[in-house]
Amino acid sequence: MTKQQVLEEALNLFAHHGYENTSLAHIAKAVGIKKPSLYNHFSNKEAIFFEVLDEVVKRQIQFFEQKGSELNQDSIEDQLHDFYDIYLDYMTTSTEGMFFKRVTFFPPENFSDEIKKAFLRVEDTLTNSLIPVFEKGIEEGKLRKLPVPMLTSAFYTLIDGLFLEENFYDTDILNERKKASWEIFWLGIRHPEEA
Amino acid sequence: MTKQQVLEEALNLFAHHGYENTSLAHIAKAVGIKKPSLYNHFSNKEAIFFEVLDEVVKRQIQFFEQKGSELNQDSIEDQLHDFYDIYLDYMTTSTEGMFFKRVTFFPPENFSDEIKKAFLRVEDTLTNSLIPVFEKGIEEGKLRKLPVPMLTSAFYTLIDGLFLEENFYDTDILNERKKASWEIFWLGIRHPEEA
DNA sequence: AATCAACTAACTAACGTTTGTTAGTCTCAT
DNA sequence: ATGAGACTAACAAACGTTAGTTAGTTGATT
Repeated sequence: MTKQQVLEEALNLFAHHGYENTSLAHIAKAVGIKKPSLYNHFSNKEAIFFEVLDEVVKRQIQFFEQKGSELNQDSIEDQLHDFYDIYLDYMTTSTEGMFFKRVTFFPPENFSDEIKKAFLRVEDTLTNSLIPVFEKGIEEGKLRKLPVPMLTSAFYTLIDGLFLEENFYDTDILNERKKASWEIFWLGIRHPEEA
Repeated sequence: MTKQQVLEEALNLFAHHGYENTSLAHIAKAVGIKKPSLYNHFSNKEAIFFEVLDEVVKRQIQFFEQKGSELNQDSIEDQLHDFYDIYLDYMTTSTEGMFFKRVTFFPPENFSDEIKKAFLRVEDTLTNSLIPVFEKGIEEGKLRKLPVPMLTSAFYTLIDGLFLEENFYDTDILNERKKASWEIFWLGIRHPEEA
């Protein structure tokens, strides 16, 4: 039980302050125990981090798999836009998203390899949800006949950009950016005959 | 002279390891002096940081102003694409760019306000170089008649996305992303009659 | 039912290191 | 001879970590 609390609080603190700025004292205080007691559950600070990372990857994958399967049979545009919204919202508002952002942007020196692996694992799940949507869109003549990897690539870059911008801009400007990027992206990928 | 060296080495270290992971001992060692000697030139660590930040902002602004004025009279597409390339290259390869990335993504707790100001100052310069290009493109009928703020917004988001992705992907994948994003962006903004 | 051993999970105290910072001193140009 | 800029020495605070102790629970043995 305590162990789960530690993981939860550590996730929170890592997400908001980063790994190196989160001390064991902080974590212990958040849980309500003393610093050395952490060693009853984890062998060291790194171990806490990796368990948190693992947990976050699991949650993210589960989240995206669920959302991917929930995509209803609306128009391609709606499906993509929903995905865009959901993904962005999750990444910018959830603790897991913030943690992910922190550790993928600037991995704690040393374990950047493990983190890259984790990142790519999550991205894979996402791609698998995305590919069929694009493929169907092209088949149905709703989208330009562009290579699917090109579409997913551009889609990610869009999202990554907004993901980053969420750092500097307040909600108003961010929403404007979100809208602008989406509109131009959509103009770029939709089949020109369809209008 | 020593002071300039300190600023240069601090810039380097802050760019590669971040503010909190860079100790005064590191900086002193890089310069070739002892830690307390730093206090002959700066009142404390924060002061070093802010002088570095100031210097970086100056350099970035100068760089973009120059590049903006150098844009030749090629086609709109080439002008924009050049900008895209130059900006990305600068942000991903120069020490100043890396520093900027570090401090804007995750500002050292406390002085995030100052950093935001710096970021917006640089962005302003960039926007001023960009607006006339888009305006001319629309006038000449090369681009869709979209609101210019929408174009700049989307353009930034694109670049920000790639800027971020430079963290995880090796050159090959990154170049693929770069290409994909640009192509779809261009399809989105170019005037459909022109082809 | 009572006893004892083993385990869990908390604690206090202290470790050695690193952090940013200050005080005081020496040296060398101006 | 004055001051700038280097130095050594030392500081308190915070870091991750270890050692040793104690209380509470569980299971098996008598």
